[in-house]
Amino acid sequence: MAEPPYRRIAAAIAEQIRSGRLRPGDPVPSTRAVTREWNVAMATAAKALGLLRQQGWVRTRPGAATVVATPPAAARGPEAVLEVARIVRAAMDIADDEGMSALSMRRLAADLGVPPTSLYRHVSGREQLVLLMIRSAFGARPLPEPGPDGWEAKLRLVCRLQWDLYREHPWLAEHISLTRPLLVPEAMAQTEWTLRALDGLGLSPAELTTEVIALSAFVGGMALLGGVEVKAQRDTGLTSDQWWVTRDAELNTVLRAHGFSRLGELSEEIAGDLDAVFEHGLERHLSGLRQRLSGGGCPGR
Amino acid sequence: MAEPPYRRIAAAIAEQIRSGRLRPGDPVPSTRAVTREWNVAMATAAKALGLLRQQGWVRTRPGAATVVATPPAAARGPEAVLEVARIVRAAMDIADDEGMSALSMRRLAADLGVPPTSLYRHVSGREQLVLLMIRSAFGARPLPEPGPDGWEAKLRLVCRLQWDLYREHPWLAEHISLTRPLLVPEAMAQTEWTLRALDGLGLSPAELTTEVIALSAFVGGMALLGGVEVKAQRDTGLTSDQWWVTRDAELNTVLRAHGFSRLGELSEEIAGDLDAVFEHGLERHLSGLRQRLSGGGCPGR
DNA sequence: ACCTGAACACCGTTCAAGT
DNA sequence: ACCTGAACACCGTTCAAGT
Repeated sequence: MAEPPYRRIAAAIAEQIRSGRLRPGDPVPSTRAVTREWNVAMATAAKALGLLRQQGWVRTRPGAATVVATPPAAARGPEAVLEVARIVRAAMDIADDEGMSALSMRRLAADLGVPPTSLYRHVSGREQLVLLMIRSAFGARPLPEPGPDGWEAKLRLVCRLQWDLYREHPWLAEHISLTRPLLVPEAMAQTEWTLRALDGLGLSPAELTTEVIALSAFVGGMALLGGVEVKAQRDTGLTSDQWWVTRDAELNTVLRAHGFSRLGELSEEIAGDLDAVFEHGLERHLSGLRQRLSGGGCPGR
Repeated sequence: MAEPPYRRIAAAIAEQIRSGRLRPGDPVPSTRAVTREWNVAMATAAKALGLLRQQGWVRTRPGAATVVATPPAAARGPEAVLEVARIVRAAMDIADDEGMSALSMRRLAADLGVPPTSLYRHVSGREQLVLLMIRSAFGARPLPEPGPDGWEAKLRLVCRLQWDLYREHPWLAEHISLTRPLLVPEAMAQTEWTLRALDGLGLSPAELTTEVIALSAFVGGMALLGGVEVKAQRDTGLTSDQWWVTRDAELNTVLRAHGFSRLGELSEEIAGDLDAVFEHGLERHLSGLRQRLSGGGCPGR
């Protein structure tokens, strides 16, 4: 946890290379630049760059700036990168189809036709694997630049994209909470995009924070509800129609047993169509924000 | 899944007894009443009541109405009920303190000082145990009758109660999605209460459904976000202060590495105070609903 | 009748022994 | 140097053998 500063700096630069923000041949920050940018001593900066060279991320040429090494060296062999991508893809296939509980390291290895122990050469353990799955899910759908005009269209776009993502990967909503958000830069990138969408509207940092958190809580909560049905249907192994029929019968039993009369009057259609509820809730949030921006001359509070 | 009707009816009545809605000595529905209420044949009704007698829930007295048996018989010995309650309480203690992943049947048995296999005498398996934990959590905080005046006060009350519940049991939000909502009558009771709060406001079933789902998605989503921090702090084993310091350092590293300038400006205070965000989002939902009820004379949409 | 030890079929992960 | 078989310390759950 308490990583020394030089390691943190090296890791940050390595991440820039990995993510493609720094490409082979590009100059990496000089020791002087690092001292300025990270507010550290010269020795720390030198140590950080030394570590990067040692790890093969950068190449030092005498009398010239240190540059990013060519891919093979940087990636420790291209097939290694391919391997981990293959592993993550296979893991996501299992989780998407059969649920996260079906995803064991041994099962995954079997699917890939390798001994279980081989996985640990590419991935540090199950936890990191899940993290990579989450990153891959969020990374698969980059947001457009500059995106549609107006903050409303932008917010609608990013929320719907996340909603899609959650529906595509029913495990995502519950497992995002297993990781610290910091570890998922791909998800942070979406938050950053959202914040940019709200630039220049005169919201204070506190207001911005509140709005963004509340909105993402709504999207995540809807995804949580959506996950229940997917899993229930999968576990019972029934077709959607069969499932709704037996569900109906059970529902009536429970409602009668407890005297829940109001629940019985709920609209099954709407409850089954979470997409519609999602859209409605999204518009509710947007119109709330719109009002706030327009000075909020509405009745109540 | 496809339980025969007589079993469903018996289970429903047994549940009424277990929940206290039918008390010892109370008459249970006659076979005739059952045929009417459940719309089944006489034979089915008789079979259901026969099963209840066989299971010790009810006592038949010659020439008198069938009544609920006295507790010892109904509960299969009072210490049996106590046992399962003790098991569930011990399980919740583990999950609350150390997280759901620390809760294994073997660990739980060890805490209780019994062999692991003994647990299976009181609980059908881990899945049912978790279900009982969820039911117990929701059941522990009954809503007041008739509750405060006005739908807004009522909605505020039930949402805050659930928010409290989720904060008290960090595992609750993620695991509620593991179960089908039908299996948690205690949670349904809260939804029923919420629906009663919105009685007579002229909302259509579809509108009601949408409002209630969207609101509970928000509460659940907030809980999901809240769970991250609890777990992150627990896993690192740091005090809250230490955690925020190292978190800050890591945050800056990630933000710099990816160039997330907007995220850096977010208000840490607000992000750390989810309660405030919760209150704000709740009011946002309530004012949206208020507007809708008043005919919605506001700008936009 | 009630309880539970031993066993089964799984896990995630490590590490020394292989190539 | 790279790979992996065997092993370890766990799981949840079953069931026959005990009392």
